[in-house]
Amino acid sequence: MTTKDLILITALRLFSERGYDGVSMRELATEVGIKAASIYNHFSSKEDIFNSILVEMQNRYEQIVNTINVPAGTSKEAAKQYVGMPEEKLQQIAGGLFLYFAKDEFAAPFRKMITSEQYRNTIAGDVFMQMFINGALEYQTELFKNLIEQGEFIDCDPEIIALHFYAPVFLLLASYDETKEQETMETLYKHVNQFSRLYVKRRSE
Amino acid sequence: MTTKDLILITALRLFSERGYDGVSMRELATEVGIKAASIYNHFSSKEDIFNSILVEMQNRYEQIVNTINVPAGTSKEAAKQYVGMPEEKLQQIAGGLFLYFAKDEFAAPFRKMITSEQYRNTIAGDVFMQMFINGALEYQTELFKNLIEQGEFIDCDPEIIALHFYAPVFLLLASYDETKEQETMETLYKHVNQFSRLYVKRRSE
DNA sequence: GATTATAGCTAACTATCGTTAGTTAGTCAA
DNA sequence: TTGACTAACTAACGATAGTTAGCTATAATC
Repeated sequence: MTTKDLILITALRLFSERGYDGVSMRELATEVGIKAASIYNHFSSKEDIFNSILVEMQNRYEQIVNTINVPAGTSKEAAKQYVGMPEEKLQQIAGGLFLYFAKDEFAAPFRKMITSEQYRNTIAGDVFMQMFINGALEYQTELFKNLIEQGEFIDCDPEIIALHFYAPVFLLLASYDETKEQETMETLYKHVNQFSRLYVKRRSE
Repeated sequence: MTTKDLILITALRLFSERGYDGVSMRELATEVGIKAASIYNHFSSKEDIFNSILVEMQNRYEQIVNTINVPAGTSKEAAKQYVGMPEEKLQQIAGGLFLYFAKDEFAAPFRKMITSEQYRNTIAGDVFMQMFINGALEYQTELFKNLIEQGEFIDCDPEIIALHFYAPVFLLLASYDETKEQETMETLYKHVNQFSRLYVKRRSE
């Protein structure tokens, strides 16, 4: 790993633990194993480090979204692939998204950092909203809309369905603690199970 | 309002906007209309201000919980009072809780501040969890448990019901923006409406 | 009227902040 | 071998942090 990458990921970890203002260039440098002034060989300023973290996360996020929601093509075509197996697929979406933001070495501290900085920094606020609220809700609204049209889901406001599916994931993420991983995952799966029992049309058997 | 109270509420507002570390005693003093050194006539340190905010919120929170969830007595007795009018009452709980933490002059900035500081400050983290996650979930779990026993709600895991009821409120709070109040309130009520459609047993009419 | 307490002030302390200048050792290409 | 580049370093800059000491004016108390 290059020194630049090491600075970036160390800064992310420290920012997530103590906040942007709570981490000095000297602390960061010490943690990396160099002197504060040397950081400026890699980044032009402290803010530059922060912005680079944002850019790095944006790139990784695009990758993971494509990885988790494998079904390619338009959302209509994507929805077809869920027909007949909504619960497993929903489990996969919820679990994948959750584990990524709860445990990934980059995404987990990023979520904490951006949560902490959302009110202090306009860009952080926008990223928080887009990544953890609107982005997730919009995608899932579209998904459920198609599942309703295809008769897989009972007919009601897809925005509310998306809210009912995603909000518990969001809350469990916000309250996630490594020491209670198993318990949290069980709750998550119970939620998805209950969710599909409520919203997925019973199959004629 | 005494100077001490003014310092407290001004500090809360500034902390919620720029974070604890992002607000200097001089800025706070200027905003209050005095000099930084004068603050020490009222508080022993910056941290003392922070802790005083926590104590003040704890007091106000107890009051509001009692105000919103009016039914007194044990939770079993409380649940009886919901019989036959679950949707209106749920609407009241969700709406009351939501509006309080979204718009109250103390609770709204407090929620932002504590959200920002939760990972940096152990006490703030505990307060966040207790006030916005566990406290709400535990109370509602108990409530729904009783509503199930009394045959008002369909029979399933009360913890999951509580999660399904509260998580959307939590998410809407986290994404609350004054400029979209009406839209958010509509979504909130749609959620409650849909929630009771799914969980409240149909009354024989 | 004298005394005490309250609550503001100025000035200054030490510590630390982000950042810059200038230096040095190592690497690699011409 | 030289020269350019990289990435570390030491030292220091001005600004600002939280806080303290000591002063003053007003209000309350004896």
